[in-house]
Amino acid sequence: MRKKIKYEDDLNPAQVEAVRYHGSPLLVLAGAGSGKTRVITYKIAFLINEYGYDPRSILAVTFTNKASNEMRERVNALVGHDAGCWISTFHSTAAKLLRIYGGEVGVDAGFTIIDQEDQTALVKRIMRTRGIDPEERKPKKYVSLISRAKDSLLDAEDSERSDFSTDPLFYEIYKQYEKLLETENLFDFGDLLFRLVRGLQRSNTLCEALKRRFRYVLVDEFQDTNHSQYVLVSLLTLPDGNVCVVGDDDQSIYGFRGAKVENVLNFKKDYAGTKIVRLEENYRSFQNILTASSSVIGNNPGRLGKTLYTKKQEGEKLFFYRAATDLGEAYYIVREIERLVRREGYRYRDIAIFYRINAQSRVLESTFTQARIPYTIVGGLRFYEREEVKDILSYIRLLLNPLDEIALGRVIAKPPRGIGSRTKEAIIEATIARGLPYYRVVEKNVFSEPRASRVHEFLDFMKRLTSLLESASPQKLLEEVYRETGYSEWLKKQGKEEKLHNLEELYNAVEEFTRKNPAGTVAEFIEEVSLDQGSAEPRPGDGEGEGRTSAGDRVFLITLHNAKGLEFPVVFMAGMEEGMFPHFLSGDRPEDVQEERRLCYVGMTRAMERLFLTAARSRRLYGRNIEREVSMFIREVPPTLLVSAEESRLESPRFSYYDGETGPVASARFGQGKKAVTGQMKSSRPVKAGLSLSPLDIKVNDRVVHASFGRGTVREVSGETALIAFDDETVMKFMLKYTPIRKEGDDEDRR
DNA sequence: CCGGCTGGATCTTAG
DNA sequence: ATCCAGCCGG
Repeated sequence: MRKKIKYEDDLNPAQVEAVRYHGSPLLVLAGAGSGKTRVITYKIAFLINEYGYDPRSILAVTFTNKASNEMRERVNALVGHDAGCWISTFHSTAAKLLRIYGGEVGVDAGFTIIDQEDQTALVKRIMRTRGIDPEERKPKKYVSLISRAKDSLLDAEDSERSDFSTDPLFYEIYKQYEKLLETENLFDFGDLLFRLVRGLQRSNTLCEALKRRFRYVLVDEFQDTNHSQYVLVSLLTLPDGNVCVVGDDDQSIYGFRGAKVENVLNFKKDYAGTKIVRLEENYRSFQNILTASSSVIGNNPGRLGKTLYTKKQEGEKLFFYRAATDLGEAYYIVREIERLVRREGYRYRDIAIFYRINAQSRVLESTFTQARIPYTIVGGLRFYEREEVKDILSYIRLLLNPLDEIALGRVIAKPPRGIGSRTKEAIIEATIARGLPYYRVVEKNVFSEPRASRVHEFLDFMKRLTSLLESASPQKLLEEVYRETGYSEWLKKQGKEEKLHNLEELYNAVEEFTRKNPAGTVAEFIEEVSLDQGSAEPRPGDGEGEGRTSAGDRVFLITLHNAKGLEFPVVFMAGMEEGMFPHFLSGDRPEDVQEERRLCYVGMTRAMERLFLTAARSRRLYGRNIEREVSMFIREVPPTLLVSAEESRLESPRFSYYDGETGPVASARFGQGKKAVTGQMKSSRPVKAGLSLSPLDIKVNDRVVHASFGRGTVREVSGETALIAFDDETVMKFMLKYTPIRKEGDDEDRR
């Protein structure tokens, strides 16, 4: 059964050291692309195979379900069978432990997990009932403050004592919020960790029991842990110190949700005898990309500091393109993608476009659709956050927990059933005031007709559904919810095909769940989806599947945050503008800018072979055109590693590659036969950009050839720059010094 | 009670 | 551009 693993062959010396090390706490500082996941998985295998750990006594925590699934698969593949380690996210680890042991520390294991939208609804209600104007004081702000307080292990009283906020209203709202959650047995995300940690702090018995259960703990992405997560790990691993944390202070990008880079720095203070191993060989990126990203991150002070190196080739320079508008930026990306795919042998799926905010995907999506470039959006609006899906889940939540006033408020008048806001409020208020299930409240509330019969109709079908909870399969229950509540019918009547389709998807998800857990209950299904907010399904982005591309061959559109942990041969980072990135709302304190810079670093280090940075001089945002300067991060890339071009302000780009009917149409640029323009095939060394031009002899009206843009005519020359009109009517201004351009007819100019 | 309309404000990242 | 709250006619 045991598989022989050749640690020395599969790993470099630093990795081997990290894998073998045992005996004191271990901190692995793993640079980008240095084989971090590999180390963790091999280490788990090593603990089992060489140190004789019972796999079930190993706890490995990650931040995303995706990461933990991947880790589990890789561990199981390594050891050759389902090892049975506890590999999970922080949040589901906490939830599972609370369900099992909650009783010992006064937690009712039947709690329902609420998300941010629910939290906001609750805070809004609190503000409304207290007559606080939701205009001046933003509910979202309070939700965020409450979450941060919980991350810091502060309840309402604690936070008041410690002057957590300067806003006295915050404490009132927090207290009220807590009271509501308590009576309704609702847990927000922060509660999962908060309540578990509190429980462990209060019950030494439980703490000891868990320590016996988990003999070795590993934490991935340690730089993203918040205070409560750090304390949880401490409680489980101090003073024995059977712990390995892996992280990279340069990739800490979740400060806004409470992550503290300092946890990495504090680790060796809190854990006596900590061994530190640095993984500094990067296996991902070409030299130029690595150098450029190191240079950018080098502007952050107070880093632990790693010196990444690679044995890979230099690769091409980074390319920076500043378009006149966001649309021009999208066109440019399309042109480059087409070129990379047709001429450099890349596939669509080798290419990813990163952006800072989700709103940026719009213009990219529509441009890609026009250009018939197949794409997939990673992340975005999550499946379980969609209105109709959440409505249905709320019905089920309410069946499971009749005190769940948030779910009640969501569904009681949806679809419309003659219950208006007054009736709705009356029921909810009474539910809250008395802490009774909604149906009991209604019994005691005498409504006059016709309200009474409407309400009773609601109660009747809810009662029927409740009776199915025990007896029916999850699928059956779901079907009945669709039917009894009239939800499907309502959608159908309105012709909401998309939403109906999503309900089908939900049904499939339940089926899938029961297939995997034959004895699974609806409650367990709800728990699973609450914790795995799952990603959006891939949206079809190609021109209605003409079969041009295989299903999986699509470019990826991803936010920078979602890009963490991924890698792509070709990366475009769009929106490299001041205000956009660094984003103006992220704040302008130095530490805010530093976090944005780390985000930039994360993005750049995802690229393996080619990295394009793009910006728009003017961008349409919220119906306004905003002019923006080039991002400071662009200036932080060594100029010698960056080829820059700027779209002319004078002429807007014309999009000439497609006729919209028959698919791609050869453009002037691409119509010159293979290898016409440059020798830049994949993996061959690029034209030495800086050398190919003697800045010199370029005059107005000269015919020139550009490595990427093809042939064109020089329109203007001024000092270091030249304005060139390409044959496809793109007009761009170049810094001659950095531009891979030469005169037409010069050597190597094949036809 | 419902749904459509208007006008005003928005305005990040995410488990 | 899009979302949401509040208003109004059916």
